Amino acid sequence: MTTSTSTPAPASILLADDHALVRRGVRLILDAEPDLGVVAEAGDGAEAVAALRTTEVDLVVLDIAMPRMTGLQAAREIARRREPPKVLMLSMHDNEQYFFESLKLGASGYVLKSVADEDLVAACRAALRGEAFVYPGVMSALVRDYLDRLRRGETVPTTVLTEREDQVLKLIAEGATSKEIAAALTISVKTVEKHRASILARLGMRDRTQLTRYAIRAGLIEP
Amino acid sequence: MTTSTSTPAPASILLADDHALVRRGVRLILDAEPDLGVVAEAGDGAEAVAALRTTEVDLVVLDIAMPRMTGLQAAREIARRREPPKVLMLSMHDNEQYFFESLKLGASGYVLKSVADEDLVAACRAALRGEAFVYPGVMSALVRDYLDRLRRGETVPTTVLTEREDQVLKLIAEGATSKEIAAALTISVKTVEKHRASILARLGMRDRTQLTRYAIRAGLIEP
DNA sequence: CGCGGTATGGGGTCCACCACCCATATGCGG
DNA sequence: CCGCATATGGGTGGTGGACCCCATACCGCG
Repeated sequence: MTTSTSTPAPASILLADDHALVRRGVRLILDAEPDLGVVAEAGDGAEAVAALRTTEVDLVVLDIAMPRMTGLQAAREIARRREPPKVLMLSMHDNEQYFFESLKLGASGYVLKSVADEDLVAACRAALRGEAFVYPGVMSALVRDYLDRLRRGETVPTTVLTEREDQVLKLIAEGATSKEIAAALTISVKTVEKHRASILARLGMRDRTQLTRYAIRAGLIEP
Repeated sequence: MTTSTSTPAPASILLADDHALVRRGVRLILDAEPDLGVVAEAGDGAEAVAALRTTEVDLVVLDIAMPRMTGLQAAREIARRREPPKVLMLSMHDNEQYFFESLKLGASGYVLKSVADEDLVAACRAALRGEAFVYPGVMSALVRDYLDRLRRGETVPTTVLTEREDQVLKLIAEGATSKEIAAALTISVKTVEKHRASILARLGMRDRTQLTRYAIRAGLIEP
């Protein structure tokens, strides 16, 4: 039942955002394009990763700030797969640090939620073609430099925090005590305290309240 | 050019959200309903208030977290008008404090961005009819009590915090220790601790990290 | 005038936080 | 292979946070 004009199958998209309303809106925008189609949704990073085990998609659109598992953590997981789909990060903030993190984790694009819908569509298409799409608003000199280095194959330092430290930081900022964090990650309280000390030292901060503000600024958690 | 079946003019809606993508999605959802129509958009609270000076609308849908002027501040301004439109708050968080603030400021409804689109439509219609719509997820015993009191015309204290407590909260959230706060306000450390305890009790929170997040949400400090 | 709320200050207790010290295992790159 | 970073776990001790007790003083309201 194909029409005479050849219509290739639209690119399949997994959409992950913790707000159903946002998912609905983005889906309406993407489904309106003939070459794009949302085939699955996820409410957090863990759901997104789980969905990929049963559903093959061409592109994953990931919100960064999500409960349980952030978009960054999900991107890390997704990049470990044999044939990873393209990944487009969707962020509330034009925070340079998480932009770098996203690129390092293999994301193909990074767009802000403040963009117009045509830009989102363009970003999806660019990501599907394998091009790096960056919303102009975040294209600073730093970013250009970073992309140049990537092209030359140089290793880029911007590690900031390790994966484990990110997890601990998120829980600290959400108000969890060391004991609760230890239980959540099934490690000892001492190890949690060690991670916290490392984070504090690396970020040059003194206590949890500053870490909380940092995590919010970085978009790691919701205010 | 009216059709034979009488179609009353759809309710006019002003939509305020700082993310163009979210505005687009919500507009698609609302415009799909024959009795609802978005006639204006705003990217922050100040724009929303300004738009109301030139455009009469039946309902204003306000995101709470917006730059320059938050949805709460905008709701306060809107309520001061002679014939204020209905106001529906759109929030990322099921935070009771926000919810109470919204009701106190005259908002007719409060829905979370995690709701489905049908719920958003239902909330808009309820607000237009003058009914209080509350997304079930935030309907706690506290909320019921509050609404009951409002119905009886009782004055509700909800000032939340005293002036002194606000000062202390601000300093706590900025990362100051009790000793530093005591020095800044020229009072004793014990008094600072007493204030902190009062704030924690009144907001139902446990520690400083939660206070930090609250202060950021309330716009008391910058992230 | 008493009563409640606010602001002030002090006492003590318990525990979490934070800063040092230490160790072992793993994996990666020069 | 050797060092370095990461992740794990432990010990020790100081400080501050969180939660009790107590009191005094002021101010406004019924």
